[in-house]
Amino acid sequence: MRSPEPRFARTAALIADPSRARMLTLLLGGEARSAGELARAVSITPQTASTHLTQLLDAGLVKLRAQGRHRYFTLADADVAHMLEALSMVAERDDVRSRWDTPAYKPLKYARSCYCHLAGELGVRQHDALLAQGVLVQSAEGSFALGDGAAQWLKEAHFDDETIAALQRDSTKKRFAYSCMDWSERREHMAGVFATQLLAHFIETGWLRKDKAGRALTETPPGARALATLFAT
Amino acid sequence: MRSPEPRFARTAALIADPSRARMLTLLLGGEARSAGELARAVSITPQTASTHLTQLLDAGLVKLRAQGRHRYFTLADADVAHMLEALSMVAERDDVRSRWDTPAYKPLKYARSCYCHLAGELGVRQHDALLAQGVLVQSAEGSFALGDGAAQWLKEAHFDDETIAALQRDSTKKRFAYSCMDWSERREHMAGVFATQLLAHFIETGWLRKDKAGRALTETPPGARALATLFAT
DNA sequence: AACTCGCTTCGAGCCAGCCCGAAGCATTTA
DNA sequence: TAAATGCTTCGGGCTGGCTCGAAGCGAGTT
Repeated sequence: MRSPEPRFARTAALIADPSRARMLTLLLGGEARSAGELARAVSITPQTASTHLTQLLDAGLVKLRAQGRHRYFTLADADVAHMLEALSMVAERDDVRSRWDTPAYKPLKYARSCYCHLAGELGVRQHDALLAQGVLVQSAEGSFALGDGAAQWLKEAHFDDETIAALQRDSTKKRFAYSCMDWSERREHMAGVFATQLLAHFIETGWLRKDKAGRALTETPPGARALATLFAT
Repeated sequence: MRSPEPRFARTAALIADPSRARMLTLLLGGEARSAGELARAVSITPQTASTHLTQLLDAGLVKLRAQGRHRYFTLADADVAHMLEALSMVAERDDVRSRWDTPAYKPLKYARSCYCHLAGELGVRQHDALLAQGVLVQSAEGSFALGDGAAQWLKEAHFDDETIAALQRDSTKKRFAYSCMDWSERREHMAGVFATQLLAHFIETGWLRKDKAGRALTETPPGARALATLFAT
């Protein structure tokens, strides 16, 4: 008769602790952080941070890459990022307008990295442009593959031929590109390995710059020019 | 320097408690439940349930409708439902296959109500069919509006003319229909007021039946026949 | 009015789990 | 080899918050 305890309660408990929540927020930027770095960032001792990180690891919320005597952590995958964004959406919606329009939130609303793809206003514009220009076309099972306009667009985005070819090959794979809800915009933006590659590329070419210690992204002047045409609808 | 405690930590804490989590799971079915009913369902005393429910209410996770000496609770809105599904997605993915193929989960995987629209395998089929048959067409900003095939399809689904006309009018509104990720299928299904109306209609006509005290939906024999053609791709 | 029913508020008990000091292990540097 | 650095494990203190008994309150019932 009595319903069993839902699994997600355990997951929620992991996120509920302020220290762990702050760590996860940092990791939402997409970059790997060492255990000590995380400990310092949230003002707790290394040993406390260590216990937190083992818990997150056991639950599969973060991934670990050991390197020498350092241990680098990242979010496990995009599902975790989406979960955190969904939580934020509910947590901060009381006064969505007032909150998101706060100066401090402005950059986040405009462009941010969600795990490792582009979100925010710019993310929505990217999503719409990719579809409008035929770079991506809906494939049968709800995800997207590269379309006729892809090669041309990627060339304009300064991708080299080799990378373009590689992308074309991967284009049919399962999680290549799919759209998901953007919580600040209440619109869809693009996720998947393709979106991840795009963001990495935009940062590499210096068109977007990562806010240190934050998730916010800013356009550089050349980036603003380049993206204006690339994201045209 | 020290980052502030993320808002979502507080929200996660609300979900982290087993009793509250069980209540929320019950409410995920979409139906209103009284305070006492919820207390009994999760095996706690009414006074404990009361404190939990005030907390959920204050945080805006549930809505309240007082009626006589009863107090009926429902989930606040679809955002809350999506948050819970996103949490479940992460919480249960370790062994998605083995878990979902358990006899107990089978019905849930096939069809369930997510807040108040259709999810699960049947939800995905509905999503695909609505698009394939031109009942819905993607509108500019990532949501969907009724298309050319709509009137015909709705008539076949035994909607009366008045309701069809009303739907046509609402079709342009913001949250009329949009797709969102189904966590058991990892595919998209349809949400929004249109999807909500569809599910309500299917239950009303006796094509789908709600599992009592659960979120699972089962097809009645006439329902199976009707939906087979309606959801054909 | 008196009684029942559904729910809430108050007070106190209790426990899970966060936290840090101390100690230990592995890797890198001197 | 010895010392420093990054991280983990162990042990014990402490507290937030879940829980229930008792009592109270308003709405319906007799």
